[in-house]
Amino acid sequence: MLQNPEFEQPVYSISMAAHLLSISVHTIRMYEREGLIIPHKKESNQRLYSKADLERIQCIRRSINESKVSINGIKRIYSLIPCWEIVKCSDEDKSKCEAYKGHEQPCWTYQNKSTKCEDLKCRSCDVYYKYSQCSEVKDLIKSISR
Amino acid sequence: MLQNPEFEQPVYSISMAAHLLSISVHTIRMYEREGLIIPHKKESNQRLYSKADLERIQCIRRSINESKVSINGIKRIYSLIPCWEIVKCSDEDKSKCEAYKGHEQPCWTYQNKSTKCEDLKCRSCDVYYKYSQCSEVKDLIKSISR
DNA sequence: AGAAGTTGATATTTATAAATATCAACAATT
DNA sequence: AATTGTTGATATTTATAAATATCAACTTCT
Repeated sequence: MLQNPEFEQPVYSISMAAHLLSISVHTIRMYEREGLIIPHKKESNQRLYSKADLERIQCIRRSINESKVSINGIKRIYSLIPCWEIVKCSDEDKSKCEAYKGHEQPCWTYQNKSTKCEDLKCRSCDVYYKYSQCSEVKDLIKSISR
Repeated sequence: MLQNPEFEQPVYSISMAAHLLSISVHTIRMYEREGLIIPHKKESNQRLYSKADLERIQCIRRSINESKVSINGIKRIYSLIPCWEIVKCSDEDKSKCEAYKGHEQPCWTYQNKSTKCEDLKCRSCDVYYKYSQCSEVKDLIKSISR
């Protein structure tokens, strides 16, 4: 699934990421707690961020600070990504999937037990990785229509 | 397009609507200014609201006050409604349509010049009327996939 | 082994979105 | 003709989301 090894490489500590983005460590962790981002973690449980992660965080930041979309609004927009088309869910998968039924949380914030997602790591799933910006969500909806 | 004549009949003045909803007149007009609702207007330019309008406003109110989605977030969610499928736009319509290209405003807030929407009144269009709640937007995206 | 950085959890601050208020001009109702 | 309600535009208030700060326990690095 990964596109560009260097871009995707988790290399920055949380403090370095915060420094590069000119925000506080706490803010980054808040976005994670809210389910907007999924950081890579070392065996010791410490977070690591890639350049792609930094871009995603900046996009979230612009949505909040410039476009005035609240965090809960961003969550709802992410929840509209047609993940079932991207991962090719069967009708049975759909019927068991809380993410498919809901419209408040991004699919990657659910446990996804007993669906085909249960063994996938969301961080490298196209649903999370490729369609993270608001404009891209609409492009995706366009592409699946008909 | 109208479903239930009584439900759709614009009968309440803005002050009556505000009273029935336990909110201020100003709040209703703010939602209109933001492009979330389209009231019926008398020849004298005064607004009139139907029961359907009241339900729509209550839904917006729940999104803001309970779900903590900001007004700009609601606008972006509305902008994701696949209107081009509902009104059956041609490729040419799409290429001329600002609403199709954008992702920040509901389609009914655009002028829609020189598209097939230009002569439609958005207030009675299915895009505006039927898919006004957040959960319904996701249902609609589901229905157009494949 | 000690310094610097990280973790999660909770509390506090601040920036601002949402709601309300005010106004003079105009419309509707009795 | 007078009262009540509406309009649009602007200003003010208030409720709270987003960001920051604090803490003690735990990692990492030299």
